[in-house]
Amino acid sequence: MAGMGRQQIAALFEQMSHALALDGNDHFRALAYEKAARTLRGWEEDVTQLSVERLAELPGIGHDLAAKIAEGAETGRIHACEREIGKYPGALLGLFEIRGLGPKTIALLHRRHGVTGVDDLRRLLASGGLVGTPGFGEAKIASLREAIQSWAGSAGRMLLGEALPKAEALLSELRKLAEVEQAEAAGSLRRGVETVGDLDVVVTSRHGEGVLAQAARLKGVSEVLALGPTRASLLFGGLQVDIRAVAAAAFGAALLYFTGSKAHNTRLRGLARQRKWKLNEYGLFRGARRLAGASEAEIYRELGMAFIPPELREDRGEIEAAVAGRLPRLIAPGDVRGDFHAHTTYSDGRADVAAMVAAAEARGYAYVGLSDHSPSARIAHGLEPERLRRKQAELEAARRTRGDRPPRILLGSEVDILPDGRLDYPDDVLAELDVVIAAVHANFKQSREQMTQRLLRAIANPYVRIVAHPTARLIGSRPPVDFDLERVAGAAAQAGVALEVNGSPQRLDLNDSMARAARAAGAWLAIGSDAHSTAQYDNMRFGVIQARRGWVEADAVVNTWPWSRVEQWLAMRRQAARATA
DNA sequence: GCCGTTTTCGGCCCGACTGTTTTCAGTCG
Repeated sequence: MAGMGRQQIAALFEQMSHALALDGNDHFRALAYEKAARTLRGWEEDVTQLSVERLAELPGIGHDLAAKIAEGAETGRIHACEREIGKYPGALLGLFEIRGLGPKTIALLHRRHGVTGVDDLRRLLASGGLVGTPGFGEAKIASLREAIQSWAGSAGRMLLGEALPKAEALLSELRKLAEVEQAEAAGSLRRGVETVGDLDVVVTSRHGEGVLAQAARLKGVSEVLALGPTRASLLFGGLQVDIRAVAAAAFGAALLYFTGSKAHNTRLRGLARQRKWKLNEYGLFRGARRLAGASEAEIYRELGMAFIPPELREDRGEIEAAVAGRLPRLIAPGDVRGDFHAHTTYSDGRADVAAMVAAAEARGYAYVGLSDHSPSARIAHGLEPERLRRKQAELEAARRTRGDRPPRILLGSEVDILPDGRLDYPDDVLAELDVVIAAVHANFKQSREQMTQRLLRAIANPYVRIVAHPTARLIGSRPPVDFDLERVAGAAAQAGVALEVNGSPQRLDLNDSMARAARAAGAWLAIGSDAHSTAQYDNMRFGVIQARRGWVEADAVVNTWPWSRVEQWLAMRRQAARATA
């Protein structure tokens, strides 16, 4: 039997945690499994390849769980977990996903009413069998009905690119309320995590309770899940939103606390405790005296470290770096001077050349690469050489009429990397292009070695300047292809080829940790919007956020460079190719 | 089951909200 993957093991640990919680005797053991599952879900490397010793070094994983992970990775099963989980009917543990149901209630439903899953619970509610059960009043039964409905209709996490505009819409409404002083998003959204489960918002006001009540009545709020003097929990645009109202003096502390990550905050609290201080969502305290709290910056300062940008707060070394004054100077949206990866109506873009150029000019870009697909991409209407020449002529004409007005217009192509690593255009066509972006668009299921060779061969082509969305993943629908990132990034570094951080919300590829690893191997990066319309140039923003999460500095990203440097980079190996030819 | 300049044993976040409770249990984040 095949071994289990990291996410599978995490899911089994979560089930195990629920099973132990139902038992009710060993709360902390249940917590330990939950914590280990969280670690597995968030870990960047493929932990299933690690030795038991290395596994036991991961946070929340000791020798016992390390051995269980190894067992699952090797044999595809973890017997102890299966035994514990097997004590309960298959669907019972699924009830934990329903809002408002926890171990105590589920155990009661099981014991008293023989409920074995959601279907039983639905029947029980329908028949009125719950009435009279201690602890189940009318309101509770009604909220349980609603929770089941919303569980059935929820699809889990939302893409950052989808959630961010919703968050900004809500923030702008909140800021319009007369008694709101400040309103900021916190949580995983503020850290730039690729998908968000819910949205955390912190507001300051002298009348928090009133503000929250107003927030609950805002347009777009479809349901009020909870409403108290300091916290409101709402459904807004399909997103669960938790709003906390705090005093201005605690704004920074609350923002820090609710931005997380949990691991980051735990470390910070540990540092505070070493000094006999206390850090919580209300501030940093020495005894009863508040040392800091109004802003995050002053809390970090009091703790003796530089301000840590939210995207880095994952306990991946940022605290040590901040203490040592060695945080990276992260790339910012304003550093970007151009975009090499945009499509036009020549292939599958929705806007024509003129519109895409005008929109790039409006963004203040110094250069833009209009990079349509190559012939293999049939569905995307890839350009055979004949149409490529027509596009070239149109770009020529545009350059003539525009003269020196930026942006510089580059004839690009997103060229398919064929299964054997050859490119979809012959070299004489590639030689005509200003920028060649190579990308895998089919045959995703090759072995790790095959895929690695495929990418290495593409990188070895002297015309290739960028490898786009290297893993080809689509978040939630297509898993990443498997290849040896270290070797590929190493070869890219040698060849001066940039690996892309694709900003399309469902791609974000390379992702944060892979971008960091690619930089560690010395490769340059290119952040591409992969725009298929003028509006989608905005995807650049999501790419920049992922790069920031990957500790990337501006200078490592080719499209932050001034044109003069870009020009040299584009010509670099082309000249070498010509010389040898 | 994890973890350690509070500890190798005895802790493990705890405050807010809801609902049914008349003083608190369960859930959530």
